[in-house]
Amino acid sequence: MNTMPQAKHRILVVDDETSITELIATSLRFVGYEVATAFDGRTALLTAEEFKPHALILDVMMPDMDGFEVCRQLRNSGIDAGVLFLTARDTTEDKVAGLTVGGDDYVTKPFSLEELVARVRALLRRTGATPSEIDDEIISFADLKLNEATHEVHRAGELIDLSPTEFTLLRYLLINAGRVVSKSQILDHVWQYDFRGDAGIVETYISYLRKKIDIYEPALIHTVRGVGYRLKMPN
Amino acid sequence: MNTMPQAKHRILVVDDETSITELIATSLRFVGYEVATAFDGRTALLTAEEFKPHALILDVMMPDMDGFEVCRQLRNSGIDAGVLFLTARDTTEDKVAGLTVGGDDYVTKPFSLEELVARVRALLRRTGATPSEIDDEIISFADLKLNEATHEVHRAGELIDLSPTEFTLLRYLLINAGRVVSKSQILDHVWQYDFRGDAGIVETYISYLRKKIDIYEPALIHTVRGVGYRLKMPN
DNA sequence: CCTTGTTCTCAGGAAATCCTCAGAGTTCGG
DNA sequence: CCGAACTCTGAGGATTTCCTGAGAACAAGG
Repeated sequence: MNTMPQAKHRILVVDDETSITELIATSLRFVGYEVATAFDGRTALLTAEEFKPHALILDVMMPDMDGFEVCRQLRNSGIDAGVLFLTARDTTEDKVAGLTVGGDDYVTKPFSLEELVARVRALLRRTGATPSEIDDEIISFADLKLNEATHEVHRAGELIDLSPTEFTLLRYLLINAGRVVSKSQILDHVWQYDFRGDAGIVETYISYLRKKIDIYEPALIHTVRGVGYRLKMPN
Repeated sequence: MNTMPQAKHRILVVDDETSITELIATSLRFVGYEVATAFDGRTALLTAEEFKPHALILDVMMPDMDGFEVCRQLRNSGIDAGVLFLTARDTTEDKVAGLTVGGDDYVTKPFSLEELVARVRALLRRTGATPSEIDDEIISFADLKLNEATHEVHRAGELIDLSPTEFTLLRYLLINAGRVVSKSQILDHVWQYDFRGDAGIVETYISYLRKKIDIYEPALIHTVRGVGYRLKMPN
């Protein structure tokens, strides 16, 4: 992985479904964070006490205490880490409204890992917990620029309009620029974790992307037959 | 073998077909790993307890407990080794979903030993269990370079386009650079273990390779009549 | 409710790859 | 110098993989 030497931020993941905490935890560890997990509000508070996380990922729907309540108690204890809430798709708007005021954010389940990781990075950036300011919000490769903050993509100076999935896919390719990524890797990172289709859809989206960003010369998206895809400059 | 002094990593291989575990185990031992085997989930967990493997190879289809369950229980026991899953070609997509997120990976049966070993190496690299960081993802010999991450091959600075089989064959020759490898060895390592053709195909692929990499001077692929092939520099 | 954009499935066709086969070339022992 | 065994390589058909367009399903916003 080329995920640049990331500052060792500590993140506490709280959800009552262990399959979710596991998924998130391994994914975050993989990109270089230090992770602890908890499965309910009470243990979350206890763990936070000594783990001293820089950010939390909190499910809002938990048996003993909802995520907001956990958050409130945390803040009372003087812990002011940024929080990323996990909400069900049908959570009423007014519940999440007002969340983003303090730099906090929320992601609806089911989510894609790329999306989640990107949000965590953004959160750490906003809450000022990021020491190395080198990693800013623009990822670029050749004459291709992707801005995470504005969600804009430029190629050769031209603004390019991408759908959400196209954007996430491109970001994943950019993060792994040069390296070959397989279709299942792409599926696992870019698509929502509950997606139950075959990897053929990746081909379709690669095709969409090419029609938007590789109409310019030179083509940057290359297929490696039998293996996957990769971003690369011609020689 | 010249396979550079490989760190003595421990690998646990789990499959209910002993012919498979045997095949994999001998192959891994040959390249320098320490291997233990188990034929079902329960014994796998027990063995892992004291063998403390750096990586596991787990069949997903086993009588008592599927590979995912074994993996889950392992993680619960605090053992966080990387896992390489073995799946049948027709394993439903949703079963394999999510495997590649945590650095874990999977290969479909039937596989070629070269492919499997390459994946194990990559897995150990990713999960950070590799002490000597010197071994990166490039294997080279003379002016020939093969990059596993980008799947690129260069000779004399020129990029060379290889098909998957050609790539795997060249990698096998490179790993055994200097030493003679027989056609049946090549067949056993590079082709899928269920391949039922004769060794003549190796000649065909050697021919393909020569036309791509030995159009440069000096020729590196040498035939050792009656024995096999060997990569070598002229004297 | 309608429009628009997005997501996803599917299937035909194109292209790369795989493998077999056979004839030509090469080496070696006698 | 001959024949047998071994090797090389080209041709071509079978198979696999990939690309892309068309359209159904779905969601969001007016």
